[in-house]
Amino acid sequence: MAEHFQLLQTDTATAARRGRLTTRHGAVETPIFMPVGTQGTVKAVTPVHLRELGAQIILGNTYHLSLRPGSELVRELGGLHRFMGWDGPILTDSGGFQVFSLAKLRDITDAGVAFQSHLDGARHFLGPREVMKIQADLGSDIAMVLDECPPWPCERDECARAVARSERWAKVCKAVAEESGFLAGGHHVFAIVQGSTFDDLRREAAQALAAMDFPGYAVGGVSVGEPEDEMLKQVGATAPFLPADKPRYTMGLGTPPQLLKMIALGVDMFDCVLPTRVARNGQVFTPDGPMNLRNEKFRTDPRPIVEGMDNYTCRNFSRAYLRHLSVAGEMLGGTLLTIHNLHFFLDLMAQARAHIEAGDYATWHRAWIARYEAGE
RNA sequence: GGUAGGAUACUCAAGUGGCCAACGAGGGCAGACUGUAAAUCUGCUGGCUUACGCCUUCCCUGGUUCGAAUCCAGGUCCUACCA
Repeated sequence: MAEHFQLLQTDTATAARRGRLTTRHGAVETPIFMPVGTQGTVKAVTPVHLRELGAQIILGNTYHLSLRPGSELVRELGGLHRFMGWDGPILTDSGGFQVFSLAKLRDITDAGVAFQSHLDGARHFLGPREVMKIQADLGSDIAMVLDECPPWPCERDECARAVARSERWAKVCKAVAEESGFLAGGHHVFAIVQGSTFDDLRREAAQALAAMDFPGYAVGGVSVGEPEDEMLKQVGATAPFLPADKPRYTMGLGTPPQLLKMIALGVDMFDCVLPTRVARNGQVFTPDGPMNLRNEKFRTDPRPIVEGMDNYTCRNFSRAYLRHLSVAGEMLGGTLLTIHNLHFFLDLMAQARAHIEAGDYATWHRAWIARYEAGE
């Protein structure tokens, strides 16, 4: 078993796992949800909030931070942890997905991706070496390899090319991380499995990357517009071929029921902008489904978002007040709703961990999803 | 008292003979958001309707016209200036 990842328990009725991932900035209990902090901040909340919420690890982004303020500046100021005042683990995305989502601006070759900045149109280049250098500058605890994320839907030929290119890039990223001492210094590098809807391509990619012995593995190419069934099918077609003794991470997902379903498929780590983004737009999560706090029906509602939920927002504020803040466009609304939503996701993971330990994850997660989907 | 200007939907505000149930903005209501170019975006917002459509509207009354928010007459109210 890998030194940095302990499998504490494996569920018998599902493929769910209870694990512990060790990083340079502390241990992460899995399954875990990672709040997204693209530009060196989890939008609307402070590191103090994140600590109180029990956030164990957050994301940063190579693409955004390299364009602004620049990874060398971050390095000069002590690395991303010091720069943003967060001393817990940070996983950095490589920019592969951003390049995909900025499709009109890119030019992909085997060497890397030439693209124009969305900020000022300036031309930039990101290849596997550049991506690893930037993530080293940032001081990332978990760096992601550069990958090519094909769109959905995608032709098989195009997908196969992206898979092959992603494998070549992964190999270079790994080599750079070894040569530079990045891995030896306790930083991790995770590979990313592509393959879109083609199960055999995903299996082959997973096996090829597994042979390269990365510290962790991600399922990429999901949450790119495909329906939920397709997304779960792809995760299910990938996870079994990833090394059992390494952490598994599905990138960019998902909703609360999706998270529980993917845990059952054997996934350990998740990240998603959903809870933070929708919070700023007035939506909050509850055990009985999501609700839009801006709706008129909450205008005089004196209750907290979720009765008895132990976070700053639910302990102190009524739905009526939170609705007022959100409708009025007050910044505090985004902050308080973000606190609640992140707590909701992090607490859900804590419950999942407890139920995997208790051995009743299968029945518990089905009941949880049934209630959530039934609504109020 | 005189002169000039003005009264349009919840608010502000376009429209000066038919393409007007009436531009636009705000407000209101609802929806979307999944490795964050998002404190963003979309739809609806006179009534009945899924909609075609029908009905009632642009201060009031009357008139001109095939046709009026738009033209004419009178009235009511508001604003500015002069007495």
